[in-house]
Formats: sequence, C-alpha cells, structure tokens
Amino acid sequence: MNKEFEQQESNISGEGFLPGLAIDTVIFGFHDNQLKVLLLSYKNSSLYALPGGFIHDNEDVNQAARRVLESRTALTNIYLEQFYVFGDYSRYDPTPLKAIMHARGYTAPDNHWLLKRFVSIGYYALVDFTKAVPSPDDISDSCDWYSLDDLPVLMQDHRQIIEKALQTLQNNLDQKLIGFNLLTEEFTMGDLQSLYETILNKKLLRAAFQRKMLSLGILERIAKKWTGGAHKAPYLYRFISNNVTADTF
Amino acid sequence: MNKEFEQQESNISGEGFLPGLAIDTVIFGFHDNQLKVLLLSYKNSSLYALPGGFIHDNEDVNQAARRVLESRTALTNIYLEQFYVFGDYSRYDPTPLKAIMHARGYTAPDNHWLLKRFVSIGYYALVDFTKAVPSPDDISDSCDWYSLDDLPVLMQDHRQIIEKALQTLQNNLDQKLIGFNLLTEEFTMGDLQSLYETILNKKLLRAAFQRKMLSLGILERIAKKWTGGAHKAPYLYRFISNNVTADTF
DNA sequence: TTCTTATTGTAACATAATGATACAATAATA
DNA sequence: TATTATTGTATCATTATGTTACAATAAGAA
Repeated sequence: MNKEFEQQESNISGEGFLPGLAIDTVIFGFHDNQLKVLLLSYKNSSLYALPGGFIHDNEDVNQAARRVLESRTALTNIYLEQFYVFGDYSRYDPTPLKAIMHARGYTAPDNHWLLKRFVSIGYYALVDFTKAVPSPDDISDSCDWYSLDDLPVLMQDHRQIIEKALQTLQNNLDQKLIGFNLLTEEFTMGDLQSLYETILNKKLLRAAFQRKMLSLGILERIAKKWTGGAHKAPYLYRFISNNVTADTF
Repeated sequence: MNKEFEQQESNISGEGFLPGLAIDTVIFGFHDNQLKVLLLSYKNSSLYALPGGFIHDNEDVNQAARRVLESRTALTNIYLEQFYVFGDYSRYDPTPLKAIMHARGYTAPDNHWLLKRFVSIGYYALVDFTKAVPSPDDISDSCDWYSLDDLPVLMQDHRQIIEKALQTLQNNLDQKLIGFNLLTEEFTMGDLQSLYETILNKKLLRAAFQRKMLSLGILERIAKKWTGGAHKAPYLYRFISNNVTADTF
C-alpha cells in the first residue's frame, strides 16, 4: 500500500484501477468545540485536498473507501457512508494534479490516466479525534485537521464536497444515531450537547436536550464522575452500541 | 439518441462514454393504489432490467441520468435524485448482457467494454403515472410498469437496487415534500393518504393525516369538487410548488 | 321528496413531545 | 463555612399527535 501512488504515476494507463472513478472522503473529527476535517497538503505547492483514492479493479467501492479512511487515520471500524456522486463535467481540470506531479519532479504525458476526467464518489466518516493518527499519503507531505470554519483554499470542488457532507451529516444527525462516533468512548452530557450544537450550528435548550437523549435509551450512565471545576460534577455516559453499527443504514 | 446502443455495440472500446460507469434509474409511479416501477424486457430472453445508460464523456452525470429518465418516460422536469452507488465487485457478471447481445445476433468479443466491470450510480425518479409514456430503449423490446409487489425476476442486483430506492423514498417522504410528484396535478386527500400508506406500507389515521397535510401550508384547495359515489364529495387539492423544485435537496 | 348510506371535513378531547423556567444538589475554591 | 458555577431534574406551558365523534353532504332507494 505504501508505494501505491508511485506505481500510479508510472502506471500511465492506470492498470489495475477502475478508470475515471475516484473516492473523496470527508473525515470529520470534533475537538475544542469545533468540527474538523482531515486535509492533505502537497510539497512545493499551496494545494490542499481531501483524502482520496482509487478503486482496485477487483475491490468493492465501499471497501476502497474504507481502505482510504483507514490508511489516513490508522483506525478501523469507523462510521463511513456514501453521500453523493460528484460527476459534473465542469469538475474536469487536470491542472492541480499536473502541478502536484510536477512539484514532485514527474512530468506526466497528457494522456496519463490521472489527468483524464474523473467522477468522484463522496464519502463522509466520523472518527474519534483523540484516536485518529493522521498520516499523509504517498504524494502529500502532510495530513492534518483543519477547522471547518477556517479551511484553507482547496483543490477543485473539494470545498463544495465538504459543504455537502456537512449538510448530509446535519440531516442524518437526528435520524440515525451517529453523533457518538465523533466523541471519545465516555463523555458528559455537556460534551454531547456541544457536539450537536456545533454540527447543527444552533443553540439547544439544555434541559430538553438532556431529557431527549436520556429518553432514547441509548446512553449508559457510568457511575463514575468527572473532576473539574468549582461545581457539581457531571456524569459520564457511554453509548450503548447494540443498536447501530457502522454500516447500518 | 436513437441509434445510440447500436453504436455502443459496435463501439468495442466504448469510445465517447465514461468507462466502467453506468446509471440505473428506479422510476416510480403510482396507480391503482400500487407503487409501480418501469422495467425493460429483452427480446428472446426472459430478462428484465431497470432503465439505465451510460455517461457521455462530456456530459454531467446527473444530466445523463435525466437523459435516461426523459427518454424512457417522455417527460421533462421530473423529480430525480441520486441515492446510492452500487460498486461491489460481486456485481461483475457479464453473462446477462452477453445473452442479450447474443439474442440480438451480436457476438461481442470478450474484451468488449460493455462486458467489463461496471459501477452503477442509482437514481430514483417520481413521475405522474398518467403522464408518462414508457418507451423501450434500443436493445429492449418493451418498457412497462410493474407493481412493486409483483416484480419479475430481474437482472443482476436490480432487485436490491429497487429495494434500496424504496427505502430511500420512505425515509425522504416526510422530510422532503416529494410524494406529490407521484400524483396527478389535482388530487383528493384520500388519494394522498393512500399514496402515503402504500409507500410507507402502513395505515395512517385519516383525521391526523388530513390535519397534518393541511397544516403544512403546501396544499391549495381548489373550490371545485369531485363527483362520484353516494356520499359527500371530497375537495380537490393542488400542490403549491413554490417551495420545492425537482433538484432541491 | 324524503330516507338511507357511505364518505368527507373537522371539532373535541386525550396523550405525547417539546419549549421554557426554576431550583435543589454539589464540587471546587475562597 | 460561604461562595460560585454547573449539573440533573421537576414543573408548567405550548405544540404536536393519537383517537373518537359527529355534522355535512352526494348519490341512490323508497
């Protein structure tokens, strides 16, 4: 998996990969009361991009997305979901990839498969910020968290992809029980509410929120308490994962 | 557009189309209190399939889906939405298409592009049953409505595609206001309730349903009434389309 | 015409969900 | 021991939904 892109570069016809199809993954994390996404940056260029990849010609598309996710975060068993296919012709622009290749000292022929039109399948993932270990892929030189409300300039339509992923997350938050995937295993009701407020971008009433969450019957209250400031200690809760697993739709 | 598939057959390398990418469209209609889908059948074979197609190399993917939809129904301005990408490797099975080509007197070489692995982007559409004019494509010899609870045996994973489309429709029915797209322009509250009951596959309380629908403020009551049986005549309603257009997400 | 019958539109009440406010409990610190 | 901030929850208000009931018809029958 390590020399994969190296192979891709010299593999002018794209042997072994599905042609024209890519995966882009919006990997969400939550830290300091902010939503974060993982972005890659490239040597000798000011380009930032979503983690992505290609699909081996004998590989499930969803499995390819999971492979990308796992290799960028060093995590397995993560909530991951398709949300949209970005397939407008206007996306087609080989310039940035050309620039990246150039910056790495590789001059691709114009008919190189990576410079052709790509349709991209958008996935979003929810990971525990504290557990992920971001690592760049073979053509990028950094992989880091960026706050959603302070994103660098992104390659191609990656900003719209993030925007649409966030909309999907907002829509799904109440129906599916997926928010928990962004938290550590144990969390306070305040943590959970802050997460919801950040994702939905609006204030929620504390009393009603707590009542609602408890009534769902998906939180286990851990007898242990928290030690912090000069006030009553909150309980710690744990998500009872019986109901929903990563791939449940 | 007419001779398109003819071209595709003799076009062994798939020139002009995005390779390995297909579109499958679940076109829903509503008639006789049943949900219907449009299916194609093929000469000299017992194969049934969803309407589908390929993407021109200079065409938006969504536009290609709309082109497929319009050419099967002779309708424009239809509610159409992506819902899932079917990309498992296990889908790969050139047998049925081979059989279809064979039945048409064409023997494709094994490296024919249409016999390679395809990833399929699933769309679903909601159309007015009474307005659609089903017409087969160039390789099928019929295009007809089939009731969802009495489907013929379908090619490849098309049955699962329909299943997933239905789930998506059920999930979206309450949030987005899309049910109306399955009805004629004017309809009674009974029609609407029957539609909802059929899609959701459960009985709804008449009084509550009517109250809810009216409270949404999206129905215009047309003063005219209906003439039918030995009972009070229902009002006709019309959907006020200000709010939601076809591509709104 | 009047009566019967089925269905519609909606009122009325019961129950459940949510919004909003208040307050006791309590964990540090002064 | 008093102070302070925050938590957990009770309480009431408001809104939404479930449920039942009934008046208002539009035909056909008497």
